[in-house]
Amino acid sequence: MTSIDDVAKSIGVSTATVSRALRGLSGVSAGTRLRVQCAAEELGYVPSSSASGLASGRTMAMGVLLPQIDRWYFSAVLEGVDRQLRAAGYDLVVFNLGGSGVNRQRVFHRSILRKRIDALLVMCMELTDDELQSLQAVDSPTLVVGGSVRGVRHVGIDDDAAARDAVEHLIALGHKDIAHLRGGGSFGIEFEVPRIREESYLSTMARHGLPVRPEWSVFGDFRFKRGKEAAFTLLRDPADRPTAVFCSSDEMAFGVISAAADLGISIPGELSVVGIDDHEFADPLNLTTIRQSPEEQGAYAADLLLAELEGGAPVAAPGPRPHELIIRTSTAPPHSLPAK
Amino acid sequence: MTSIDDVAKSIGVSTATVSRALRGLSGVSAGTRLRVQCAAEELGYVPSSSASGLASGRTMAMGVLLPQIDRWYFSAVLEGVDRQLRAAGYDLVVFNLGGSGVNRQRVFHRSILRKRIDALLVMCMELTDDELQSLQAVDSPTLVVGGSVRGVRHVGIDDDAAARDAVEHLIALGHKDIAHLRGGGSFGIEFEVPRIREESYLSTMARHGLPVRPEWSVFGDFRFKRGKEAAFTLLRDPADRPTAVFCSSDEMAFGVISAAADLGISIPGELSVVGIDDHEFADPLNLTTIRQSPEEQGAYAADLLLAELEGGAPVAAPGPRPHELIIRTSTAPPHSLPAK
DNA sequence: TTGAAAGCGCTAACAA
DNA sequence: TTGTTAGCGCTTTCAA
Repeated sequence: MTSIDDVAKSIGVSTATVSRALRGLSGVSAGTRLRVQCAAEELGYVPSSSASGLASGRTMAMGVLLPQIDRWYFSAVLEGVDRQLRAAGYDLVVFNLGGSGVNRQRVFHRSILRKRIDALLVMCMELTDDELQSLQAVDSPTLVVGGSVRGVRHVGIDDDAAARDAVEHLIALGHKDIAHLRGGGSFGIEFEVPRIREESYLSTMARHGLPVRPEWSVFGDFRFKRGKEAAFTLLRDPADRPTAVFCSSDEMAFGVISAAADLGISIPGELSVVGIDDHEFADPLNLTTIRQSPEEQGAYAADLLLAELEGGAPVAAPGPRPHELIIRTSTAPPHSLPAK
Repeated sequence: MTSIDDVAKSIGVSTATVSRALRGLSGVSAGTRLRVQCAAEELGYVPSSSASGLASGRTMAMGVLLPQIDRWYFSAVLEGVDRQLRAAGYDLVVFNLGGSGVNRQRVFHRSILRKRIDALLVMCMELTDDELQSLQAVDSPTLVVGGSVRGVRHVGIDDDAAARDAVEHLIALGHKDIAHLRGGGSFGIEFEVPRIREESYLSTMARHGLPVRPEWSVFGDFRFKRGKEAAFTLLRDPADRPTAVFCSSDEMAFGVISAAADLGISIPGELSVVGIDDHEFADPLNLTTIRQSPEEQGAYAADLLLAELEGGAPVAAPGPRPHELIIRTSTAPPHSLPAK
């Protein structure tokens, strides 16, 4: 592996000059810089991140801590984070807690604090007190994405408003019998978010004087399969079922749509469905939903962190990221005629 | 930040001893090791990865190069890779090419070769000759996951056999009019895979003496939306449409199912659908499919690389990973009565 | 079983 | 504008 010395010697300058030239620092003559760049290119020189990390104290990498990678929200946030990191010349290190267990400990104690990264982004999830303390102890800038975690600033949508907008859309259409398919924590993911959305559903219903039946507030886990199962329960009695379902995630809404299809219930004629997310499948499935952009949230959070690394002042309380009601054809006034 | 020196001084041993004790090397007395471990714990010492990386030449990190993070296959592979890395004490660095453009170059030249990682896993995708050369130039162990890339060994299923199994399942049921919804390269993802599956479809049909109509071999991009659009075209004429569709991905198969629902075509009564993947949604949607496990593939590939890093001999040509026909209720003999 | 000491390849003062 | 020279915090011979 060619080192900075090789480059320096090959054109008879010092390693300091090579370093300066290659990093674009001022104080290097144009001519020298060019010669250095050519020599580096020629020799195939690439700086060692370990060496520069050790010497400068900056690794040029950002970490993302998450409970799982292959879920719509998390992987989309990663995409947004990564886009900004790439543009800023940073690398992305992913710390996946992957459920619970011993490894979870190890990740915290071995990986995160190991000076492999300059800043850390934490995906919204349930954390133990120990873990929270470890996070606070990290001296690098830290930020939570996607929902609040006790005492740490976070970037995300206003979940209360988002749920309210969804429910009020149904109410405005004339629905009164509105069920809620709520999210919930399989192994502790996003424990705050489902709660906030549930409360928002309840208070919005109350504000409009609409009754809420306990059996119409159903647990799901944000995902398709459980959403579909829950929908079967919710919709099984033709004589006594809601005219609309508010789902705390699009994936669960897809489950409702699929269950309705199996049961021969027409949407939106006999049932309106609204979700939250604007998942990739929402458009082709004509799902009315509250759009949020995890990518944008990730990008925004990464920018915040990046700015701090460049010496900017930390933003103590980032404002909520935008959400938007996207009306498609899965919602209509109750008992409306089939679209055909 | 407490350093190894602090630990060493605190109990009056040398830094070498601390290093040895903490890494579990032999040649340290049990008593000393215990004292070191306690002292380290006490002081909250965590080794710096930059420093140990520089000194030892090993970063204890593995890189994954991919064209996109938030796609079913890629994020699932990441999950599998990460699981093994976690167990082995390695960190995961994600290099996302994110489409094309200048950044793509930068990722290759700045990040990958930068000694940030000990080994590299490349997700199956289209690469330029330059990029391929850069890869070959990396002296760390490298492996492709998911489909062959010119001249680099890879881990993945036998795509030819997988497609054949799917088509023969339909043929065994008595179908003769079988369409193929093929994948294809939006920005060059998996360029070999869709081709192999298409060829397998064609040759299997030919082997059974079944005709293939050009208009029944339709392009998709592996995804739901395009799959649904393509299905509308394929199925629009009730008098002249296939009795079965083989889809090169489950997501496209979901599109077919959704299109069929919109068109009032019953599955499997009037149309059989088979996919490839066994996506999370396949079970609740009752999709017959060829199961593959990207997680397992990722884990297997990571293990291979890890073994090489431990000094094992490189496996020149890993065998194909398993796939399996999962029969659900989206396939049945042609013109069978509705399941009800 | 332990310690001393020489780097690993780079950055950043400080000098020139 | 450029060079000299200490380190950064570890690992790893080599000696004891």
